Amino acid sequence: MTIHAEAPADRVTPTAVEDERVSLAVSTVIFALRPHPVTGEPTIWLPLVRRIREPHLGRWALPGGPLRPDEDLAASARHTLERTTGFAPRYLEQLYAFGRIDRSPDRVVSIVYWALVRAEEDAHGVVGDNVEWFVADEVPALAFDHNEIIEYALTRLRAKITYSPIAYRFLPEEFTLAQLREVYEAVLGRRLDPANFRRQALRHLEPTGRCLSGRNHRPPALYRFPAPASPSPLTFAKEESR
Amino acid sequence: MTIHAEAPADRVTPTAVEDERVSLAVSTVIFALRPHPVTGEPTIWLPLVRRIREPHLGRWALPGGPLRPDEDLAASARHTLERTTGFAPRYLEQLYAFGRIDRSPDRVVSIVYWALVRAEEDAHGVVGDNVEWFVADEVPALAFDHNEIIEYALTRLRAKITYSPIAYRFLPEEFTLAQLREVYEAVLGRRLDPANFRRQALRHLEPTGRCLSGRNHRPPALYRFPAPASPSPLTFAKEESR
DNA sequence: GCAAAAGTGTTTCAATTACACCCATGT
DNA sequence: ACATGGGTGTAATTGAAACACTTTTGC
Repeated sequence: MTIHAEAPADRVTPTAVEDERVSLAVSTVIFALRPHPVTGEPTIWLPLVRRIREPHLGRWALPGGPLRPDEDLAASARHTLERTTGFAPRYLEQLYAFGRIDRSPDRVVSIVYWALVRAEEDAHGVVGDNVEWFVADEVPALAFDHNEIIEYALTRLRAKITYSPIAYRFLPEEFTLAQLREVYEAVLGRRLDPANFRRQALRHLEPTGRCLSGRNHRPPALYRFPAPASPSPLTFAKEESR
Repeated sequence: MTIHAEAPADRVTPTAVEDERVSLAVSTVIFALRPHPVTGEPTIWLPLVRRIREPHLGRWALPGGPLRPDEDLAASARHTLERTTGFAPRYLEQLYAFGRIDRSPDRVVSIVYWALVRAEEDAHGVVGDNVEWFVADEVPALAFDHNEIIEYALTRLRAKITYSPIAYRFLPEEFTLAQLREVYEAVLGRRLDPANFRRQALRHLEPTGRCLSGRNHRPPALYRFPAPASPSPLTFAKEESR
């Protein structure tokens, strides 16, 4: 109990569930970009795990688990990420704490993080029997309120990408402007003007000097996102750094 | 335990603090606008409560308390708000879940809300021996990480007011444009051009027809913020409605 | 040469900013 | 009358959007 200064008698002794404590879990919505199975266009994917116990046994759910007493919140999210994708997050931020009383038979508050990872091929290797990747807006009916949570995470991703340079975290170290634009188009769900996009994007990128040849058109230049000079120029949204 | 699908043996049995559970508290940063004690200009204030037990006995802290198993997160925040200011919140939103391992001697995760209330005179009445209002950027050294939390809440308030119409929640039902502008000036900490502010603000306001006389200049018109037609046009940030 | 995408230039439009100016009221 | 803020008008600036056009590669 942290900050309880006043405790009127009528609030100390609740109805019935007296000795029952509230338990705390940490889950993570992990986003990656991969080609859509039918259209082939870059699409948002996420990994889900199959529940191996009640409640909701057998249904798909967000990866996560109970918070260990010796573990920070973000560290917990990082671990589920490692378990599920085998990668360290390229971006990790707290999403929201979900605590509705009726979201689970027992009383569980879930602190949910969202993460961006690269869609390397290796990621496939980690997928076991109980982990499977889904296209983000084609997920089945999930356990608990996890559909809601994913909806909200997508909202946040789409909002954040418009004002914060996180798109490059889906991509390899060096990338073309077309690749970066495809990330934006996949997330926002609409086409962007290549000319205008280029001008805006270049304000935040630095050229590597190299370029990508081999396709049947003019070879595009490769860029990288410069590491920020100060530890965090504007810690606006409490991003968890590595 | 909600969504634990995989539990490798090395993670089930932690180091030492095995049976120790993590406990959960809900705290609220409550903002109101009042004249600054020396300059008299509108300023952000917030109420703090004095701790009546260890740890940090005697220090000021955010109002809050342990989460009851039969209570939703926002409901818990609403109660501390009622206890502390005697008012229902005019605005309530989840801020962040703070869970650093070292933030308290025992392991506590605090889910923090932030709220806006009107600075009615009545609010003074509720202030007991253990509750006191402080100017937001003149708070003393607080218990736990509560100084940090308040800093972050202020950041969020200042950011949010620039893109979301929450300023009017500091004000009575009907208000003048000058009052509304003073809210923005107090929160943002800089003067705004009255002419330009008016044009922008009018896009979201509706006139009441009445105006405010009695001052030694042209009487300003009174406006109100129209109730949104749909339940929530853009539930962008999971605002908790009443 | 042709297709396809990279990359440049230009025009239009909307929103913000700065600031000059008039209006209505109490003293 | 005049001080004080309420309220209107307007020109300058900025950035986003639309789109025509040139460049460079593979075939």
